[in-house]
Amino acid sequence: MSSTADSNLTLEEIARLSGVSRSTVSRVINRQPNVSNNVRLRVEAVIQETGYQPNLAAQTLVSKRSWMIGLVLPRSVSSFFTDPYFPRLLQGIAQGCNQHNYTLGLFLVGNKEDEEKIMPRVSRKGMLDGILIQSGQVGDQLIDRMVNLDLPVVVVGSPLHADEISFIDVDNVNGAYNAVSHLIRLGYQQIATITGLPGGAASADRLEGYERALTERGRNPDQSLIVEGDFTEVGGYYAMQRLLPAKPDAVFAASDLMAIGAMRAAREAGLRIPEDVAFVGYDDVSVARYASPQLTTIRQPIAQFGVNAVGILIDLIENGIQPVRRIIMNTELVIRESCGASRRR
Amino acid sequence: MSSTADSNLTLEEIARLSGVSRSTVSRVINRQPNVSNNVRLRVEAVIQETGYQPNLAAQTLVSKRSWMIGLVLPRSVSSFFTDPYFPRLLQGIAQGCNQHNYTLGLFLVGNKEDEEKIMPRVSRKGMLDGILIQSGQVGDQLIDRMVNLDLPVVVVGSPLHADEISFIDVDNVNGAYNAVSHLIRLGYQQIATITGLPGGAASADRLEGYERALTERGRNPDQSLIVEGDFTEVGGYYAMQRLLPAKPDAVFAASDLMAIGAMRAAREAGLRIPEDVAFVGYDDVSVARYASPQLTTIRQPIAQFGVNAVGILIDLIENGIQPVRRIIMNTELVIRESCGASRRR
DNA sequence: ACACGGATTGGGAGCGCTCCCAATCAGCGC
DNA sequence: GCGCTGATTGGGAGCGCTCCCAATCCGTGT
Repeated sequence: MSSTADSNLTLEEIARLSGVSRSTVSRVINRQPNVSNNVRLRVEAVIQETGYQPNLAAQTLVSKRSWMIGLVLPRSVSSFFTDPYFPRLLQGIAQGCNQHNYTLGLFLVGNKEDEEKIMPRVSRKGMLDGILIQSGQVGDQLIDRMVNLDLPVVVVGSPLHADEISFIDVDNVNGAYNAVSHLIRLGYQQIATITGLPGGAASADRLEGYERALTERGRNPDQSLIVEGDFTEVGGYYAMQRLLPAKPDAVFAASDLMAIGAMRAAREAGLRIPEDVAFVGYDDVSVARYASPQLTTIRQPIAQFGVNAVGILIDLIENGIQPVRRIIMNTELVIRESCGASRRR
Repeated sequence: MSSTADSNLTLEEIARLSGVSRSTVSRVINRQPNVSNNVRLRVEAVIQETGYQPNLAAQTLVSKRSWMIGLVLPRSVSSFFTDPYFPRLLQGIAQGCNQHNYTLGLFLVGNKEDEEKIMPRVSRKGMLDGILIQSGQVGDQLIDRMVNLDLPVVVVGSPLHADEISFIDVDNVNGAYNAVSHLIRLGYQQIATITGLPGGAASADRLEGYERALTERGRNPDQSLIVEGDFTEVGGYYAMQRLLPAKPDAVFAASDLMAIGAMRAAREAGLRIPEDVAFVGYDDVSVARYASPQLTTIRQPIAQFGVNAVGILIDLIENGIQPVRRIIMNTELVIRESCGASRRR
């Protein structure tokens, strides 16, 4: 019958109401041992009745723990507004926070000034217990600045710089490798790729996977079959137009959105999919399943990725300094229509 | 030359270093008057040198202000993962927070258990100064629970229930009215609509705008021309399939994503756009411009919407109790290709 | 009945800050 | 030169909690 969180309850007040001392109430709340059973029950009843919750600021002040972690999205993560990847990631991270009873602070860096406003806020004592930072582009100094903050940090996606940082990533090289290998197995000869925004770890890794799959089969990656995209639908569209003269019979795009844009360009050029040109995407965002033809793609466990990122960070926070953690999650090839597998089998 | 935020600086320490008292340093930091100029400069120099920042928890404990606001996304906001609206909104909100030097806490409610975990976290004393909550579906009790928390609350989107709540919304009725009026002016006769997820304020308002535009011109909204969607691309696709038998010559979809899905269905049915059937969407998310044909739509100032929402909330926080604030922002008709305006003119 | 040990309990100190009030200072007019 | 005023400055108290240590309690063995 918790009456709606009454005015100014304090530990002392609860102690008075249950006829014990401040210390004892504190012990009950923090589930410490050495409290006799009937005292514990009495105090818990009062807490229940009053709807008392300890003041967070007071707890943080003395314990030096805020039970809050920050998610930093650097300015160079420009695809935040277009890529369905981020909402999913956010979901996973929020879920992880809920599981562990932490609060999530969101630090979205829009421009250089934001960066200067956010840094002091993030580093403020009594604010955060740890930081999750999304890996950005080469040249973005933000990760390095965050790492020097003497707070636990986990990078989401491969860090491009320092080696001493914990991170979690999906196996981009292997994912791309599997996508391209699949196309090779299906007999395609002119396999092109549309890369992600250059300068990002994911882009580089997926390109590497593409190249490795080809060279391992004794093929030489042909530069005219490699064009730059930017992870967006439009980027994929224009990239495909540039690719058309090279007459690829299959395209591996480093994101689903780009694959969809590329398919649009191909269709406009009068090509049939997958008969004239096959496509494989990357991410398995929801539109992949509803594209026409349905998009063959590499599924990333994005939400789980977020949950795990939080898990690692909290482990770092609660169990102190330990070896740098590096977690690589696996991907999965999802075969649908756009690669032409059903026809070629 | 701020050496990287040294170990355990406190007010007292800064006072010692600059040869004044704790109180004086506090005055300098909080820009209070009655500090002589040279003392102020001396203290500021020390702060600069040491990179001192006041402990947030300590400030919060005594001042009862955390400079943090929470954004709550109720469980019933299921389109969070598919609708590009949310990243933009988040951007605006984050920007507003940066402007005012507030921190943004994100509370993403995934399921019923999340709700129970989040409520106590949000209501915790010493945690938040105010709450921004996204309007959800009819029957979602979360807004009411938040409002009873004796924290300032601003609802983003119309609240479906109580009248005593401040909110900010875009003028959905008028936006839809303008979209449909535009189609009427172009001479279309069978104007259909695909609604948003039923039970949401935005869905209801846009439907109202549709109906009002028709009735004002003496037309009777025909129930067979009104089908339910769910704000998603796929939802629009299926809705259009159900609409096809009624042979609409124009369709107003309550979101761009649904419009795009609906166009896909129309194309698959062999219809030309806009010759056989015209489309108008809602939102003006980035894909609208890149759809083919380019989508005529109602532009919502989403990011600005977020900025304003934060502005109102902080005004409420800092300037105490004042009349309930109700802000309605205007929309703008963006004419592109899918409505056939250029052909019909 | 009494000493003894461990289990419980209470209260003081202190986390780092703001606020209040009293103390000190400077500048002015006479 | 002295009192007066207003501008500066310093220090105590206290925000609500945790942690530590000392005090008290209880059950046991003898």
